[in-house]
Amino acid sequence: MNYSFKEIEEKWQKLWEEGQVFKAVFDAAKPKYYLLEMFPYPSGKIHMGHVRNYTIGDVAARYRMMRGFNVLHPMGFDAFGQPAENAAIKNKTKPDTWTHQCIESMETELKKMGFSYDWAREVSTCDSDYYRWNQWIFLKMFERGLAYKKASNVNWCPSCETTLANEEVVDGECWRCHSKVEQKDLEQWFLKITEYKERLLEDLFLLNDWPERVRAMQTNWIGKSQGVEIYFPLKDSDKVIPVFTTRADTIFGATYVVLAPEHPLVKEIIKGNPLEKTVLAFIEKVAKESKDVRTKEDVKKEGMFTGCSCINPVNNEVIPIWIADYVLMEYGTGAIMAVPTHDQRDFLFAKEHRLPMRVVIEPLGHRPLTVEQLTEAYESDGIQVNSGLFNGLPNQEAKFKIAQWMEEEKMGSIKVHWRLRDWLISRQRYWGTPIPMIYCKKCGIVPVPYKDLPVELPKDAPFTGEGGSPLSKVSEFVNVTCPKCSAPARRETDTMATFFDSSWYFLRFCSPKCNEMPFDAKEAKYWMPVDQYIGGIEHAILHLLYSRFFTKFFQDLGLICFNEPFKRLLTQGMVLKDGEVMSKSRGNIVDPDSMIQKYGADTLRLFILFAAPPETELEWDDRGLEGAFKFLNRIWRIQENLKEKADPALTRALHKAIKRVSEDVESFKFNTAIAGLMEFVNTIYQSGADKEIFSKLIILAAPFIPHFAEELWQSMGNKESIFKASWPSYDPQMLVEENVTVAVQVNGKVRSKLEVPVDIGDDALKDLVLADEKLKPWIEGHAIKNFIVVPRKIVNIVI
RNA sequence: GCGGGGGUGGCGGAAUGGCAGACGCGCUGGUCUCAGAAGCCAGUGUCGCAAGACAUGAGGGUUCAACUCCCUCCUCCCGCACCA
Repeated sequence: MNYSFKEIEEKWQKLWEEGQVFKAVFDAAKPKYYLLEMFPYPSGKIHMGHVRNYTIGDVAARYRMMRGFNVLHPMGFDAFGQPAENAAIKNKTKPDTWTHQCIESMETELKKMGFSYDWAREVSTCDSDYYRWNQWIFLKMFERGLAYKKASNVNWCPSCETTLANEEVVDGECWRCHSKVEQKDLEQWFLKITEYKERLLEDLFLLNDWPERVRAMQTNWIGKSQGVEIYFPLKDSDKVIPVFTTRADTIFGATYVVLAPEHPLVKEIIKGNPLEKTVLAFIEKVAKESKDVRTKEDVKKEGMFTGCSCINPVNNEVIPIWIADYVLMEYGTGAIMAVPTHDQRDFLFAKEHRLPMRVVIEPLGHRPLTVEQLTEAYESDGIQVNSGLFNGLPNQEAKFKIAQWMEEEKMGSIKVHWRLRDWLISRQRYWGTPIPMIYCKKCGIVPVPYKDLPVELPKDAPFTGEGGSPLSKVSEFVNVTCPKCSAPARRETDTMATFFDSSWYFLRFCSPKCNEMPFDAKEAKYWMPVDQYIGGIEHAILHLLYSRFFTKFFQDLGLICFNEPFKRLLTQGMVLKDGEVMSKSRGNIVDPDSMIQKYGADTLRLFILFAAPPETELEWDDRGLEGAFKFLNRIWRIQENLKEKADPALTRALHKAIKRVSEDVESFKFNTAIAGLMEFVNTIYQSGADKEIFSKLIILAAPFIPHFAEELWQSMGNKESIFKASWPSYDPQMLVEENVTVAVQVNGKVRSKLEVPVDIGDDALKDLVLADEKLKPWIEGHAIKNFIVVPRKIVNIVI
């Protein structure tokens, strides 16, 4: 007979809720533990990824609870965003209605998994109680010059009909819908994340408990590179072309300069020159090419001579100025010095267009190196040649010396270049936080006064699916009076990117009902930072970088006194089916709800925790799920046959299990923790357990299979929840065995095993080993060269 | 190209430099049963009747002893990238 999971799970979910077992209450006297999983977008249904993420978190939360911590384990919904608008257009409902329905059904599903959330702290970012603080934060940023409006060339998704942040463009495609991203010139709101670039980079070193991968990705994204900005004076003009390079050591080999076609200087310098028309035609042609085409590796690089020249400041050589499609305006200064001998791109381009070359670095083992010998650019280290004062120096040393020299001689200046750009947050969409700004003909851009917050999102905007923000069609929303001069004015109709919402929700959870501020400083001081954050790798840059930025901003406002929001980060692996990510389009989705129906939430949890370590990918396996179910029934049967007094030998096994499970749970090795539980169950299964041993067993199992454990706990006569019980500790004395098995090796190969007292002396052990019949054939007639004893483990005889 | 992480039975996966393959799935045999399912017991890396030999991507090295440390290489996954 299988245990009746359905009944048990429903019963405990109800009792936990009624008893407020997981309510988190501020208590400065108690050590806190803030466990957070990335909150979901309310799509309406949870998927296996959610189940895995939240189960991992739930185990850690329940374990800490039993360890006596005051645990904060909240849940909420990242509820603004485009799917709600799409659904609204399709189903002719309101985004608001659709979203709230989804939240409700998702809550129900999450509750069926038995997660230990403090539901009283639930927040939804689409509630004005929440998003008014987005507006508050935005205004604070505006006051400090960190939110600003700027006209620029921005990413535009034609299908989502909105602008996108750089972080939201992946391989030239919209991260959400995979449409090709276009470029548009628009005036948009930006957040000055670049103001924090140094701190965002430096503080990554503090995050020792983050996965190396995530730190590396953020480092890459911020993209700090040291170099020199070199000034190339134009011939016959007092203008200069600034060029950024990280390879100052190659400057003597710069034989031409290339500008990006859209570089503002180009039109200036070609004015009136015979090539003007052809150059303009080329610029126009390149302008039509997408960045994607221009930067494709296998496409031939196009370019042409501008008819103008400039001077290489280090040797006063007159060198030609070209323009080419592979030079991008976005990077550096939009101009490069070309060193064909030591840069492969320049090499190919120079060959193609028959441009001059000069070797300035020679490999140690191949000197001299001539241009004729080169079949490709020499990009490795070597010794400087043809480099004036710097001849004979190793190039790495020369790199610094040349940079310094150029700075002294005012030929350039040492500069740091950053890849990180400011964060574009305007979205031409409806379902988001209104940007609290007003445009007045007389006063210009006027922030909405704090007392007028929130700027409520009108619930009944017209939804046609046609382009343009629906908000601009709601005249009561758009038409306002200027807060400064009371003249008629217009509201901003763009909304904020939803990543704004999720950049500080972890702080809101500390005091979700706070009315005066985004969060209560005292509560935040107690609960924050998040001790353990868990979520998918897809947020390695976006959400995690933005949240770090916001945290530093709050620190600058004096609202908090820490600089990083998430102390530890765990990125859980994906759930696969047949080696592929579960997805609707592949049709390989396993619905969590149907698995709960069939086996119960505890079995689902157990399987998902046991099948792989949390960080690695997990291959879904129906039979594995059944195995987990079998294990639960096995424990159930032990309980049905409890004895008065169990074999005393089992106590040692119990203490070993306590040690193993505790250590493994502590370090998030849930798969081996469960393996340890299974081993223990196998040990006690035959001879039977008594009450003492069995209660310890179910306490150890409780974080993984909470309903099951709680039911058995209660059936043994306990009145309080098992999660109020304290986690057992082990007695190191109990782990010491009387006898141990020592493997005996001859020349590193196991030839025998001996059961010996644990505290046997080396000499006594040696005597025993030499008397062992099994070893005779191996050692007889050989001289023993060495006799190595590793106490309690191994003996190795070297002959 | 740069950065991060992998490669261990039929499968998921274990192993502070110390008995490779824990635990689970699957499989084989047995037991129970009128029969089946469930349960229970035993076995299960490869080759070999056995003794034993060989096995952690490949090849070297260090060591009494290497999945683990060092070197060379192959390969897979992820991120970034004509980044100047």
